[in-house]
Amino acid sequence: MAEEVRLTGYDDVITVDNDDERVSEWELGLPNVDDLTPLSQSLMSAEMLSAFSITPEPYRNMTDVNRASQSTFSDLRRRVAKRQRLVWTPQLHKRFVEVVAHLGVTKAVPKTIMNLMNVEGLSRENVASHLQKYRLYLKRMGGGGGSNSDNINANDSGSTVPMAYHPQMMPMQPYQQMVQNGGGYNGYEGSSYNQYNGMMQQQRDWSGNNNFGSVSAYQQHRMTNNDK
DNA sequence: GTAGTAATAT
DNA sequence: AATATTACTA
Repeated sequence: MAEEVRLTGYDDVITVDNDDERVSEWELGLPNVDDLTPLSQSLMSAEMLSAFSITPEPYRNMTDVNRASQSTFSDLRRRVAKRQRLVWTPQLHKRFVEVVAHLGVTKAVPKTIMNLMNVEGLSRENVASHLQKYRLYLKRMGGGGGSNSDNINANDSGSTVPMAYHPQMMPMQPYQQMVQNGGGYNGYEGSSYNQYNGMMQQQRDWSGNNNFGSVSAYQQHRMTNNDK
């Protein structure tokens, strides 16, 4: 009779797709953390377990249970609020690189970068994540003699100068306003109350169809780079 | 509590 | 691989 309690893998249990509300409702009904009792005691004696060749589950202490519970919660949260992944379009990345270059290595930290980029809806986390990646890229390029070229720009049939960012670009005028999101983008920070029935399923996208080639070194690197 | 970074997770 | 989320630290 005892049904197994599954701490993960609700995928086949929940069908959210169209009505998230049911999930929210259901979520409210979930037991409080304090109600969750550590499953630290086996209900069967050792004899019985061995007699039936039952492998006892590993003990769960309070921490385990909490962790599992938390995991479940965040799982649900993710489901209910389908956040969009930010896409770093060449335009966005370009701006990012410019700003980072403009600040020094010392001052190029997420919050500052984010402020200077001044892009609507761009979060500090977004920038931090991208920055982490970017630093890795820089490290590879810089460190250990990248055999090929640390400065590759042999590309584009365009008219693009190798990205010599202009040292005196202090002003850094506002960017935004080109969010391809027809209507208006809603930051997804915080509240989960999105009572929009309209279109906001679209991926966030800054693809202004810009034909700048200046960022290509970065991209080129990712495509060409198979060194160690 | 805030922010930056490294480590993980999706 | 790209981006997000968490964990740790200051």
